[in-house]
Amino acid sequence: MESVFEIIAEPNRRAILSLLGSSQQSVGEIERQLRMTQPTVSKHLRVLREAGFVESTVDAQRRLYQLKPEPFQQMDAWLAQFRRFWSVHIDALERHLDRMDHERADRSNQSAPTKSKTKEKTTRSKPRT
Amino acid sequence: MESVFEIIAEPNRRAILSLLGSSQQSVGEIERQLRMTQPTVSKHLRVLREAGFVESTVDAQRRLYQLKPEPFQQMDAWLAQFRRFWSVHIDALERHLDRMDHERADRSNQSAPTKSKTKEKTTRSKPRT
DNA sequence: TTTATATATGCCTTGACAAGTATATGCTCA
DNA sequence: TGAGCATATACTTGTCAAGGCATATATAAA
Repeated sequence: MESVFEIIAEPNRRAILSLLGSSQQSVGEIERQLRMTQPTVSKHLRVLREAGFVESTVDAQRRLYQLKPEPFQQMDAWLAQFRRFWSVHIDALERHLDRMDHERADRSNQSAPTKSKTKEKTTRSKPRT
Repeated sequence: MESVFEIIAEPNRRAILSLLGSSQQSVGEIERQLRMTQPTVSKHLRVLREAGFVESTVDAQRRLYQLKPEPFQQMDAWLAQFRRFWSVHIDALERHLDRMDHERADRSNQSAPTKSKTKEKTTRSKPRT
């Protein structure tokens, strides 16, 4: 269980991640919303935490879990090598990017100075062989 | 073993996919390049085929395997819900788009997951704060 | 203190799956 | 036809991880 891919292979973990995607949650909240037993939730959270998918902050007796970006970036990077296979959807991707430009970037988490500028119209050459 | 995520959890399968990413290959070619036994390759290919990641065409006694896009799209779609967490990464994505437009000519990827190279260039509008 | 609440962890069982070995199927050519 | 190559499948075994249950730890409240 080292790779990010093995981590997200587990459906319950994906559910937890999706849940945390909307906002941070305590263990108990996850437990109730996903209807899993508390030890199960805690164990999955441990795996996710050790893999860098989430981090927790202490709030009295509770622990609030929230997402961390790095592993997602990793997955995206791996996926990138195959992107040319669904060129049809490049446009969708592009639309997504534009949307991100307009839509906010609510947390300026990472450092990395983003210099950017809207690109406007990709002209792609040929699909695939 | 139903979800695409479980399929790619296996390192050898990811290696096969990466290999097929460069061009279609026969079972024997995969076997030699990845140094796996023939039954192992065949079994993984069966899993990949049944999950829609690859398809095969017959060439005499050989079977040539090549990628199919749908499962990758699925993964990308799932990943999309988390994209706002690494807005920093937009540039890399954009670079990728540009690269696709230019068409590529490089290959040479191994079994190991690709590490994201953070070069810089690109121009795209900056996220507002 | 004691009790209640929230979360983590340890042990155990069970099931899934990957790989090895052997064998079957299928195609080509002499 | 048979021999040889290419690929698929069957069967077995070992490993590992997910979940259940019990319990430990930690904080809060009474």
